[in-house]
Amino acid sequence: MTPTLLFKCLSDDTRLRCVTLLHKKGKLCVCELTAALDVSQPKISRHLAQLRQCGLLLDSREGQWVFYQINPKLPDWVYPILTNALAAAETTEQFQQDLTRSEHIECDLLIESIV
Amino acid sequence: MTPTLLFKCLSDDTRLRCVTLLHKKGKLCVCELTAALDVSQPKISRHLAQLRQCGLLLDSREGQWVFYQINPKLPDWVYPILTNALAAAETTEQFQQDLTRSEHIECDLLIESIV
DNA sequence: TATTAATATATGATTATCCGTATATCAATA
DNA sequence: TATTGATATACGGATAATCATATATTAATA
Repeated sequence: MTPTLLFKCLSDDTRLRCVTLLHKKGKLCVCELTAALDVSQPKISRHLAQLRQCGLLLDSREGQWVFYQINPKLPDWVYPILTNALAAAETTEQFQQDLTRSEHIECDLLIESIV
Repeated sequence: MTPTLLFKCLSDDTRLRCVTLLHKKGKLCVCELTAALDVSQPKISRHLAQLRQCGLLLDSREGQWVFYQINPKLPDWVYPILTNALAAAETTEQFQQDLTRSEHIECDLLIESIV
């Protein structure tokens, strides 16, 4: 991970929205992210793979679902940048919409866990 | 200026090196940046134009020379990101080389100002 | 005014990025 | 084991980024 590479990760709307939402909510599965951002599943999946490959995100399979979270073992210099960057991203209208959508039940996993 | 746009600006090596050096040194003309980064003049010029157009840099002509500096009137949310981002960029070996080269006299302007 | 130094821009080629669509994989379950 | 839901990847096309090269512009000066 280099500064340039980190900024590349954050320089795409879809990726920034994913990272910002994960920063806010901790851990989300792909179908939750798909629903929250209201974009296609392959699109989300491709961007998540990119963020995973560069080490920014961790994935963990739980049965049928794959959860993503921000890698807790990033180099030290990354966190202050990330904190400030995501604080700014959170103020956008786009992110507020994502957050609102993420509050709704959208995938079977969530339905099952409540029923 | 949006978060995504800011990260786009910082996601190219040449641009990040320019901004980092300007952050460190305050104000530099195009020929100083060209010499410090050791890249072609059109390449520097194009990237500086991009950074100026998105508002991150200010330019000011002084006679034959055009000086660039970080825009002191950026939105408030930009500075913390910039500060942390550039602190990280400064630790790279690449930046140390740029800084070293920038200490040497490279363009006529500097030669004149000393003689 | 002709020339030179500094900077900017235009052009065309190359490469990278992003996307939609289709399909593959993997786990759970009927 | 056949099917279904969740996720990942392959493929092709469209768009954007980047670069080297050549040329234009601008200001200073001979």
